[in-house]
Amino acid sequence: MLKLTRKLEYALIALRHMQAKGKMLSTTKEISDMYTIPQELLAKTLQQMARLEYIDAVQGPHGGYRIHSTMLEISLTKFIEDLEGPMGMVDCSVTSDCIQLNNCNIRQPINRINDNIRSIFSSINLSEITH
Amino acid sequence: MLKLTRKLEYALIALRHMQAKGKMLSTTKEISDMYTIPQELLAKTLQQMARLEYIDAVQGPHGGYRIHSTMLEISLTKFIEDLEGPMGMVDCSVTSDCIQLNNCNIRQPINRINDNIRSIFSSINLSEITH
DNA sequence: ATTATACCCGACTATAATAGTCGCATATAA
DNA sequence: TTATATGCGACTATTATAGTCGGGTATAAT
Repeated sequence: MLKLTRKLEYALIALRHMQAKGKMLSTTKEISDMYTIPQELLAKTLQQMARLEYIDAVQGPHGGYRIHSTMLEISLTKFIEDLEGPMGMVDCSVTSDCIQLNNCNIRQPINRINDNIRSIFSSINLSEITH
Repeated sequence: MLKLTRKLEYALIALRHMQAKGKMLSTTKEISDMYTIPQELLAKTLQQMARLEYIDAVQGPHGGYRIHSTMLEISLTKFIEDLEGPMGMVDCSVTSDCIQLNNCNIRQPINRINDNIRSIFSSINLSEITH
């Protein structure tokens, strides 16, 4: 309940690490060693972030990743949903193939809470985590 | 990410149903039929809520459950944690056997967000969902 | 050119959490 | 004494997350 996935944890740790290094490059190995993260898993996450243009990738020896400067102003909501897909406290706020729906008696109150949380996450900037 | 478990969903649906019925009794079957919830699963959840004294149980034929009046003022945080155990965005806010800990560079910012969410959930009253 | 390093990518397996089932027991009204 | 309802623990199934593996491509340095 309410827990970040490891992927998100690793992504945030990596971003913060890169943030601290400015324009310098960081390799997957460097980060996975430093924070004891399974290298292959971190690699996939970094690749995904590169595809999403949160970070820039430089290939070849002496290559690595660096944080993409303009990503700092992105909201936590967008970041989480970019990496993990839509979030919502209940599925009906995401899809709508629930057998309940009309019968459901908690949809409205839950959706109100959901909106509350979303607005918190939306007001938090990724840079507030990466510093 | 950020999703209620079915158990919590079922619990809230049941509570709201009982709330609407005031002092009248509701049976597991009645609720599971009405909202298409697996009966045995709902039964376990209702039993748990009875143990926790969110609801009163009346055994025997014509028995059932009714909402325990004083539970209305309980916070969503307490309710969720009573049913599902401690919540926290990261494990280190709950246990502390993380291989990182000292090395971890996102603990503080994440814990700040965590506190934010907790305080939202704490300010929401169970009665706001059950009406 | 060749080699070593580092990113790229999809498919696979393992693990853990959640969801759901089953069998049997107890309470009690009719 | 029977039917109905809760009480409870152990079991299985399903799904989501976590992690692994075996390939590939780009490129700097020798």
